[in-house]
Amino acid sequence: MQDHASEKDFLAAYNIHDYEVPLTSVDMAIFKLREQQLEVLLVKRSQHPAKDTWALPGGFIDLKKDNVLEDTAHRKLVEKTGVKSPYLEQVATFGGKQRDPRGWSVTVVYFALVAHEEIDVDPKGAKEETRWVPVSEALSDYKLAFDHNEILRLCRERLTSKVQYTALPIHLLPEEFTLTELQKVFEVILGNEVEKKSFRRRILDADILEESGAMRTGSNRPAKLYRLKRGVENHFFPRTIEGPRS
Amino acid sequence: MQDHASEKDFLAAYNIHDYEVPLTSVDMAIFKLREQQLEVLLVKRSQHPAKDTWALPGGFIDLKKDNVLEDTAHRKLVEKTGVKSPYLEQVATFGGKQRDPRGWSVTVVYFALVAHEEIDVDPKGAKEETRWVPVSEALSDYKLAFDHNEILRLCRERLTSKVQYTALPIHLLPEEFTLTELQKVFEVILGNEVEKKSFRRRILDADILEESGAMRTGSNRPAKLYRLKRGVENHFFPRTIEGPRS
DNA sequence: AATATTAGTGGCCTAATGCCACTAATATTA
DNA sequence: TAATATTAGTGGCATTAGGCCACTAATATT
Repeated sequence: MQDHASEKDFLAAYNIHDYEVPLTSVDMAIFKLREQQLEVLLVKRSQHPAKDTWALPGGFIDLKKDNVLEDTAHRKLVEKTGVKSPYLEQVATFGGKQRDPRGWSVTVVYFALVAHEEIDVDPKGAKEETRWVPVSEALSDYKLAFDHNEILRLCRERLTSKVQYTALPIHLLPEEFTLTELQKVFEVILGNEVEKKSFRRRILDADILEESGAMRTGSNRPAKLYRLKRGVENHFFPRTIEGPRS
Repeated sequence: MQDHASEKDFLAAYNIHDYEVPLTSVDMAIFKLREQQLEVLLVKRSQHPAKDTWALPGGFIDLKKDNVLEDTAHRKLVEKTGVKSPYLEQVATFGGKQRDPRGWSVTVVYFALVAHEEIDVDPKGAKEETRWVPVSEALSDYKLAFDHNEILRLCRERLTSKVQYTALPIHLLPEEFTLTELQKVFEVILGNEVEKKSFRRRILDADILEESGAMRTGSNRPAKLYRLKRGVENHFFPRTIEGPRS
């Protein structure tokens, strides 16, 4: 390409295919909680490369439909789960010469938290075989496509790390939940027990929940139901959860 | 493209230019400290688009030279500053239809911390006009190219946020430094004063520094010089710095 | 020798959390 | 109907990292 006098001329003559560019995609770890286990959604690849192997859901940016990167992630998420208002967070971007046999590739990684109860078991966009797998199992027993094991490991790490000082796990529960239910979620992700009183104080003092008014009943004392206060997306605590002192 | 029997066939027939892909690049905020101010490196663009306007340094991935994304960032950093062992951290990835007039574009953003003393004022790779600008000034007085104001704002935010609970600012100092010097760096980035005793306890108890043996002398009591312990890249404190209680 | 200046410490206060035993409310069971 | 089991929820003291501030220490300068 030669020099151009104005930006207008430059853009008119510009053709992206004159340059070597990497292949850029979006991948995501979609987490949910089921029976006291953290599970992640895997997809069996129906196309080459890595055909027939399990992978994290993802795909290419649709240059027409997607206005910003997050749209791509959101689109994929809805395709796979049908969840309308997920928690979505960008984790990191992986890029390199070796990670995809097609050549230099870049993938922007998101993680999503969805409530088990809000998942559409057969969403519209479902074309490939999918499967929910406990995260530890996905990491130890599955040889995922490309560098997806590494990517998943980082997503899990980011999640556990943020659980130490934020109220993220709320997004793994349906709109209304009891404090004990929330505590259980923290315990599952952290992998250790949490002291009841400390936990309740921590959450309640943060002033991010409101009572829904209803109660959860069972074969014992009923529990208050809470929901996230309007406008509270996420909360950062001044200290990390400390766990048992022993 | 049609169906292929094997991955080998698939790859042989694969051509990235059959698809519409975004333009992918790397941009970075390189921070240093000078005269009690946090400064960022800006580059005057010598090429279209946005020719002659100030921007964060960055560029395209060199599919031949760069093996992974971080290589691109590292290459750019050395080109601009000549610093050999910077602190480099991926911040986020921006992507969208509108941010670059050439079309859908993605940029992976890094921030780097370098010691003022270790900067090569005229590094080999220097081709464009560059300038160190106080960050607040860059954000308020400069209309940077593309969405670089927004990017810089996020980098600054990430930096200040991490200073609350990590020992990051160490990387803005040369190898040996006094505790008071380090405290000053924290104060500059946080924008408020830090209590001396609390600060020293926090840093020293973290067990990440070792005495170099030497002292910094001046017209008053000499101060011990410290350096980062080998193998300590970064440290996370269990609590955030609290600042004045008033 | 006195003074100014910055380095570094002792010791008490505060706040968020850990810990654990207690009370409360419900369904179930005898 | 009363006792029991079970889970919800609280009271209150201990612990720990950090805030606060006054003190001592070591040097160059006056």
